[in-house]
Amino acid sequence: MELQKAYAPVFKALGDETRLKIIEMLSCGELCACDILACFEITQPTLSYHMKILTECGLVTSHKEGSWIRYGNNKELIEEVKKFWNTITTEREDCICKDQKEVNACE
Amino acid sequence: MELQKAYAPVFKALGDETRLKIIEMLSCGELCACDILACFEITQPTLSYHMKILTECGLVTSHKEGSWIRYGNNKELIEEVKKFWNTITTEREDCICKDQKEVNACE
DNA sequence: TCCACATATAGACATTTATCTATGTCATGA
DNA sequence: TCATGACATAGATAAATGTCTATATGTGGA
Repeated sequence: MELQKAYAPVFKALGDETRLKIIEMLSCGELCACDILACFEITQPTLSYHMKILTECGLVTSHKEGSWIRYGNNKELIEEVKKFWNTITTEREDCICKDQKEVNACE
Repeated sequence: MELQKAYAPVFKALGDETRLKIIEMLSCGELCACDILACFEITQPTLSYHMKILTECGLVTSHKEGSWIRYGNNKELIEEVKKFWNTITTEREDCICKDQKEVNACE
């Protein structure tokens, strides 16, 4: 399972100002790369690199539409991130810290 | 303002499995470094490095208590992260994408 | 068929990250 | 006062990151 291991790449993808802005832009609906590019002062390959990171971690989906590629947010994962953040920031009986306190057998 | 710029370092700090686990452990209450260290297979200086990243981005607080340092989660920032995530993943009238669509004057 | 456009890939490069070992600092207790 | 324990800092290093330029790929239209 190891939820932390699964979500670390998602948070890592979000750890960049440009990518946070892209997620915000896509909240209003799908956009193609050229629409997104127009909002930043980066080159097209650099944007392509950022889109790859966002799609590979699952936060953003893409599908071809003619010669354009439409990007959109993955609302399921966005919701899961919310739940995960709630989970790890709330005191729980099965928190990994309990292992350590009792039998020193964490991780 | 530039909220994305302000929050990027917070998400970057969370983009690491070890640090996600530390946040989870601290959800149950304050711990000193040695308690945390016992849960991981890393050296003490490596943990110190991770704690520095977590405290510098504001997610974790620390205060001395004798020769120990007690670390705890910053619940205000944790709540703000939640709100920020909600904000950027919800369609809004003042989304940065609107600028682009109308006057191509975004950031 | 050929050109223009949208996007991806390759390669280079400077910077940052995560980890270690060795050592420093500071508080506590004998 | 001196040793010990808790934590931080310094320095080294391999790997990852973010950016660029140059080039490739694929689609649509004249």
